[in-house]
This record gives sequence, structure tokens and C-alpha cells, in this order.
Amino acid sequence: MRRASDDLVVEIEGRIASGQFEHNKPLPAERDLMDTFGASRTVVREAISILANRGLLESKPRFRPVVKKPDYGTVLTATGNIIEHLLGEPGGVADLYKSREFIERSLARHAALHANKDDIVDLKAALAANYEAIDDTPRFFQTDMEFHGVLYQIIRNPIFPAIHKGYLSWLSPSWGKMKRSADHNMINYQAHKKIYDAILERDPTQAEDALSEHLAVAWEVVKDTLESN
Amino acid sequence: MRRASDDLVVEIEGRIASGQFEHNKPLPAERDLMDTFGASRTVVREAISILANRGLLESKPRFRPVVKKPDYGTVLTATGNIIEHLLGEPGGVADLYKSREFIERSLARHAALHANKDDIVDLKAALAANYEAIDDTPRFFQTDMEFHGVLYQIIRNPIFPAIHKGYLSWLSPSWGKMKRSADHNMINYQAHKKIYDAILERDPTQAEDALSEHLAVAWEVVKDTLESN
DNA sequence: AATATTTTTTGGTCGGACCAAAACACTAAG
DNA sequence: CTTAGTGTTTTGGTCCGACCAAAAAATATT
Repeated sequence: MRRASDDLVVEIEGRIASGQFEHNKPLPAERDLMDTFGASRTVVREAISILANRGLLESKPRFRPVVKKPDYGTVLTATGNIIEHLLGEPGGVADLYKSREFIERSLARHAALHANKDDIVDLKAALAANYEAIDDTPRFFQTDMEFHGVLYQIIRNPIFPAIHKGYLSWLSPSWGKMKRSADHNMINYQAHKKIYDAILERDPTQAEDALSEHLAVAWEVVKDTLESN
Repeated sequence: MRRASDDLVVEIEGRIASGQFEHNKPLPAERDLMDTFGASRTVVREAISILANRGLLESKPRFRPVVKKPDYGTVLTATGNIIEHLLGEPGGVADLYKSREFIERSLARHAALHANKDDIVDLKAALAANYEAIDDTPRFFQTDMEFHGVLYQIIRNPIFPAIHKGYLSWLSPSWGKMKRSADHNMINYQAHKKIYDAILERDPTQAEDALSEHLAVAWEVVKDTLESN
């Protein structure tokens, strides 16, 4: 059996895909939708709720839902709630962190093997910005993320930057609390430089190892922070 | 501002976490929930809808929603709809397939470096089953997936088998249509064997290359199938 | 033209109602 | 006593109408 709201969901999805409901524009008023689709408000609202949870609509209470064409980023935000649940369970953060380590390590290897001139330029710029920010912890945090972000771009697949964003939003609450002095920043910067150098020298194993060690060290700190809570 | 249903969602989440609403058991009737939480049916139903979309409830129309403690599999099914949208767009399948190739190639490398005795046994068994099924295309398909699945297990992180499941459910519709004769099966089996041998010999590069080539070959077939539609 | 104020629209919530399907209780048959 | 069939109650899905407060639009004011 099907619910009336499911049909409506399909209808609205179609109009979003066809551009009839434009990206980043508000959806028509609920009462108009009732009229347009000949459905009761109950059904309309349920459909909206479903689409919002799917990520095709961004709905703030009391505001018109805004149409969003889905991208891989949407996937991540849609899963956010569930992931957060899983992170609460024992070992949850560890699993996620380890998966990140694995992915990023592989990305480092890939970069060492396949990075082109532009990629190297980006990496170098990110590293420089990172260096500049050593005494400015918040900014260091930012440039730290961006340096890692470049690795996710080099593979040129829109899925990976989305994954990066996911890791950031899910893991940063955990490591955001850990202490970050200029000394710590320097250690991290040097780790970044080591990764950069390895990529520059096209040494995949070294790149992999450097990144692996970098994240392993960071993990120890994160782990301690977690356990003390 | 917050919606009443959001509060209810939190309440119910709590009772699920605390076990008051038991895993795999049906939720109380909507009218009871109204009573318990002092909310209107509108709000109760909206909360249920949200939790269902989050994956904490499994709701079939006309049946009581069943409580589900989320796991990484839940995440995948929750994202299914969005992913399917993305696969419809040009290059969508290619991006996903390429990401799989990257992940799996890295997993093969990891396996060559870190697989233990049990892993090898599993891999060998999967390979043997695969061989047995060469003349039985549906079963070959099955054992094919299972062989790859072992790679996702070796890393011992529950996230990866979930990813595997995701790839299967999203990509198999595409490659399910491609032709699969006993000859094709034999080619694939031999590719699997090559991967297995490389892992057995602890040769990460060979493992990686073998897997990469295996999936690249398969991709050509998938691509042709896609383009002819 | 910019700003304050009033009016209209609209999302959030409530309560009641109806239907059909599911769950339950009960009865009859084996 | 179990099973199969029947009738009753419960329950999810849908619709309607209503009210409120906040947002948006229209209007008046400075």
C-alpha cells in the first residue's frame, strides 16, 4: 500500500528536478500546494517533512521551505543525525576516525602518484597558510582543515570533498576540545610539511606513512580527550 | 524557535536509547503516545515521520512503526533516495564507481599488508565459491559480491562493510543489466584469483593493480551498458 | 526615501471525524 | 487442544475546520 504523501513526494521531487521549483527559492505556500496537487494540508505537510529530511528542502520553522538540488554534500547532512547517534556508542568515534585515517592515507598515496602542477600549487599554498597561522590557533585549525581538504580535491571526484566535509562536521566536535598550543601547531605543521614533501618527491609510501603518523599522533590526543569525559 | 515535534523526537530518541522502547519491537499506538507525552496526534505523527526518516523507526504503511537501533547500514538506507537522484545526473554513476575503485584498490593494498590467517581463509573460500559458480551466472554474481565483500571485512571497521552494501545497492542496478556469460565469469574469476594471489604473496602493489584492472575492465562494460540506454 | 504601523498571509498546532486495514477476541469445526 | 473462520475493536491514513503567533506584504508616517 502507498501513502498519499509518498505520491506527493514524487510529484514535488519531479518539479524540483525539472526546475519548476527553482533551486534556492522558497516552495509555494502549503495552501497553494494543496490546491495545485489536490491534497489535504496534512498530506502536503507530511510530504514537505519527508523531503526536508531527505535534504531536498531546507526547512526552518516558521519559514518557507527552500528548495535544494541535492549534491553529495546533501547526503552527508541528511545522515548527520544518525551518525551522531553512532558516535555516541562505544568505539563509534574510533571507527570513524580510523576510516578517515585509511581514506586520507590512500589519498596521500594517490596524490604522490598523480598530483599535477596545479595540485602541488594548491598544496603549497595551503601549507604556507598553515605556517602563517601557527601562532593563531583558530586560524591554524582552519588552515589545517584546508590542507587536508586539498588532498580530497586532487582525486577530482566530487564525492571525496563531500566525505571530507562529513569528517569535519562529525569529528571536529571531538577534537575541537583538545588543547592546541603554538607548540602543538608547530608539530602539526611539520607533519603537514612532511606529507607535502613526500608528495612533491612523488614518493607514495612516504606520503602514506607521513599522513598515517600525523593522524595517529593526533588520535592519541583525541582519544585522551574522549576518555577524560 | 523549536517545533513541538522536535521535542517529541528527542523524548522518543531517549526512550529508544534507554531501552524503554525496545529494539525491534513496535512503538506504542499513536493515541497512546499522545497520552504519554501530552501532545496532539499531529505532533506525534510528525515526530514518527521524522524518526522514520532518520532510520530509528521502520515504518510500513498501516503497520506499527518498529524501533530500530541505528547502525552504519541504517545510514546507507537513509541516504539511498538522495544517492539515486545523484546517479541520475550525468557522470553520477561514474563518480560513484570511481570512488569504489579507489576505496577497493586501497583495501586490496591493505589486505596484502595486513590480512591475517583467518582473512586468507575467508578469501580463499570466497574465491573457491566463485569458481564453483562460473556456470551459474546468478550465483556467480552473488559469489562475486561476496569475494569483494571479504576485502571490506579485513580492515575490521564496521563502516566498510556498510559502504560495500551501499555500493552494491546503488551500483548493481547499473551493472545488473550487463551481459554475463560463462566466459565473462571466467575472466572475472581469474581477476579475482590474481587479486587473491597478490594478497597471499603480500604484494600490495600487485594487489592494488590487479584490483584496479579488474574494476576498470568491468567499468568499460558498465559504461557501454549505460550509454546504450 | 526610509521607517514605523497595520493588515494579510502563512506555518505550527489542535481536536474531531471517518474509513479501511490490522490486531484482537471469540466461536465453530476438525 | 489446535486450527480455521468470524465478528469486534483498535489503529494508521486522510480530511476538515479552526486558532495563534510569526512572517510577509501593504500602508501610513516621518
